[in-house]
Amino acid sequence: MAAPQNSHPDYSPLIRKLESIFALTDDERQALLDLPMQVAVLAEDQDIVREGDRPSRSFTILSGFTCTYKMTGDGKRQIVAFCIPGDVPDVQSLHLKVLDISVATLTPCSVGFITHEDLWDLCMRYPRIAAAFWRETLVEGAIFREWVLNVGRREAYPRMAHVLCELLVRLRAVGLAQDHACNLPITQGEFADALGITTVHVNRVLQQMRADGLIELKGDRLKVPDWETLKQVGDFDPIYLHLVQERPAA
Amino acid sequence: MAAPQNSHPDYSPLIRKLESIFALTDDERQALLDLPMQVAVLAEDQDIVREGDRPSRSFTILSGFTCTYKMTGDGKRQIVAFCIPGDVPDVQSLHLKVLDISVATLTPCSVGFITHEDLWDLCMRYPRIAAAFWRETLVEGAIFREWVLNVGRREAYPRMAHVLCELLVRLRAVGLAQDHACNLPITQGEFADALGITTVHVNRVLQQMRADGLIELKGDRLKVPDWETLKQVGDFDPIYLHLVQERPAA
DNA sequence: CGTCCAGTTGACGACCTTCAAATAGAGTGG
DNA sequence: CCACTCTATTTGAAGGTCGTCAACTGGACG
Repeated sequence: MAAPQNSHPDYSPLIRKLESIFALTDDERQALLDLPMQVAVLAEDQDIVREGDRPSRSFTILSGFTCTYKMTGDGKRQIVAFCIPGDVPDVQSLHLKVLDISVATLTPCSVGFITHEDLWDLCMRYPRIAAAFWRETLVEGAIFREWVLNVGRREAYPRMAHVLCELLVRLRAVGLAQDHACNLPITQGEFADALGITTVHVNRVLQQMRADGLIELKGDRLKVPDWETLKQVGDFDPIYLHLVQERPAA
Repeated sequence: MAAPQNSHPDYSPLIRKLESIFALTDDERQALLDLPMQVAVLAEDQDIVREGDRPSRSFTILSGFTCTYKMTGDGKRQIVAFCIPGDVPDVQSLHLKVLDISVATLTPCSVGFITHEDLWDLCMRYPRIAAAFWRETLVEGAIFREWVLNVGRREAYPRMAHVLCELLVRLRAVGLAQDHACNLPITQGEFADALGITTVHVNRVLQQMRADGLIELKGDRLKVPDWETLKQVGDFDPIYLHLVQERPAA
């Protein structure tokens, strides 16, 4: 399914993310642009890496949505993170040899693979970039913690509201949301796996949220008419996302 | 409540953990021993740091048990991790200025504070130690992921079994468990907050597990008469703990 | 115009919560 | 050594959130 390409890889999502953390020097930016990256275009619902793999490279999402998930022994799936352009869902494999998660595309995606060797070399030569990657994995950890809280201690309705808030804020941070609307190519079954509930219940919750005027969700399009209320219902405080200088919504 | 001390701080839990990752050089070990550390002895049920804090130092647990937790807006608590000697529950604060979690003692504890300045300096001078800390935060992230799966997709009974398995394996890795028994100073209310269920239900589950001969749990003492079955019931595979060269159980 | 998949709906049941109260165990003071 | 207190644990009954099962609808696509 992969269609490897090497012409003009577009580093902008990753570079944009790093620049939101600290101002890159010209040297650092050039080093990132010089980073050998193999671009692949993937269809939706494809595994990019699988639990148990021992990858020799990591990848960054250039466009499209992916999710990180795990399976129980009896075949139930839990999505533990939604990944969006600029993310590097398996940086961990740089230090941890065996993957404890799988990553799958939710939409057609273009991803850029970078060998651990090149990535390691980059980190050694540019400690500030290494620190930024480290920081990113820490933010990822903070999001996992919030998800444990969300799944463990919030009921389905606020739990869904919380995840919607998180997605909207994260998408806004990478320029993929306008005001309080965004494309959200996530099926109800995928929400179910992320929230730890069933598709049927996701459906009921979403309908209730529509009836309550909290969201307008049709096809891939999400609009949030009343952001403040959604935040409140979802008990959402974006601090855990550790966004540096988020642009205030219009 | 804190009784600061500076005589003979015992770095062994932290050093032992780092040595389980890679062999320290004499230089590296000495640098760790030279690290200024302020030791504090804390009573049980004390917050060490709190969500929203902007700490100027991190701490490592020298002895005792702590937990990392978060609260919902309506006051429900979720424990997102149990921390044991050798852990550094808030290394993240080295990169993320505002804490998104609180850390509390579960037992009387002795903890060692290290300023971010000293820690940062150590990381800059000894990149392998920096990498080891980074690695540790990645393992922490892997554990959070497993907890999302555990809370999201396993019922109370296997969920409890899974957490017990994790605790026993982690304690064994730092020498705090013999065979299949260990001290486990965790109340049922604390288990409830970790599993995302109620104290009442924890109690029922534990009794069922005792009746099924899976565990012997009395006071602070846990014995596991049938490790294989407990592992199987808890759907537990220790890969996500990324232990390097775990000592096989006797 | 048939197929396929996401979304939707209803009835029923299970897991777990809530509320309330009883019991046990550890530590304290008389 | 025996109350007394405080907390952790235990137990029972009733109810709610959510799961299961099964069927149906609707839009996209060829």
